[in-house]
Amino acid sequence: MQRPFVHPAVDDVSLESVLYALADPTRLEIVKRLAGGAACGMNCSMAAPADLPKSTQSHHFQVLREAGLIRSERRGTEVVNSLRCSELDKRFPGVIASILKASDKNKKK
Amino acid sequence: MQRPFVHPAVDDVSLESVLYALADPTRLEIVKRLAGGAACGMNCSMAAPADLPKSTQSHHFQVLREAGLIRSERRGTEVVNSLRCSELDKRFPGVIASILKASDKNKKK
DNA sequence: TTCAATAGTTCGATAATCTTGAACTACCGA
DNA sequence: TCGGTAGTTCAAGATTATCGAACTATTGAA
Repeated sequence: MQRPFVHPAVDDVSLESVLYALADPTRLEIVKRLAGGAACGMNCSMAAPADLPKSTQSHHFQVLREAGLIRSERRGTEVVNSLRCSELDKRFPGVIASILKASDKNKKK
Repeated sequence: MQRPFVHPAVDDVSLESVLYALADPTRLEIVKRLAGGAACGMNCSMAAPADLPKSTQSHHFQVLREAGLIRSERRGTEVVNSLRCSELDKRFPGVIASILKASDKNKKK
């Protein structure tokens, strides 16, 4: 048996850690994909930019998990990740939603 | 004459850079204070945590400026900083407002 | 005009953090 | 039990942050 994932309680999630997690282009992209579709594993074509090394992906998912943004569950050999949308929206109303909406028009720079 | 400040056009501001700038506790605090009161200089008691070294403060204001969050203007010997609220809200509707609101209930960690 | 004080910037070195290849663990199916 | 797949951990090199010290600009007074 593998070590289980640790998820912070929603009340222990800090705004800074959420913003920090979302400030990285790769992690923002992951969150956008998770928000669009259903939960999916790390290697799922929808989850993360494909050309990124596994260890880097693993690290980014860990940051997202520890920031309280995603929930990870083992399903056999893979890990299924899902966005903790509704919990987060209760704690920080509108924050995730407005960021996700804004991330669409974020073409320049 | 001192080198003038460079501010990005609002359309060149990226969501990542905004989130990155706000992910730091010191910078979030600065933005909160600027949002609360009027524009003020770096050494203004309202602007930044007082115990922080000048060079570090200067760095944080630079990050905020380059991220497009604040506008800085020289007034004689001091620099007056102000939040680019309305511009940013046009580009990323609700993002700054919801973050500022959320930052109040952000007690735990 | 000269001088001291104030406000902030720049530089450089140390400290902390991120990225990634390599090795490893866990689980599934044949 | 063996091979393949999915993901984690470790360690080292590359980035980035922090902060003291030296510097620049501006103001106000003598």
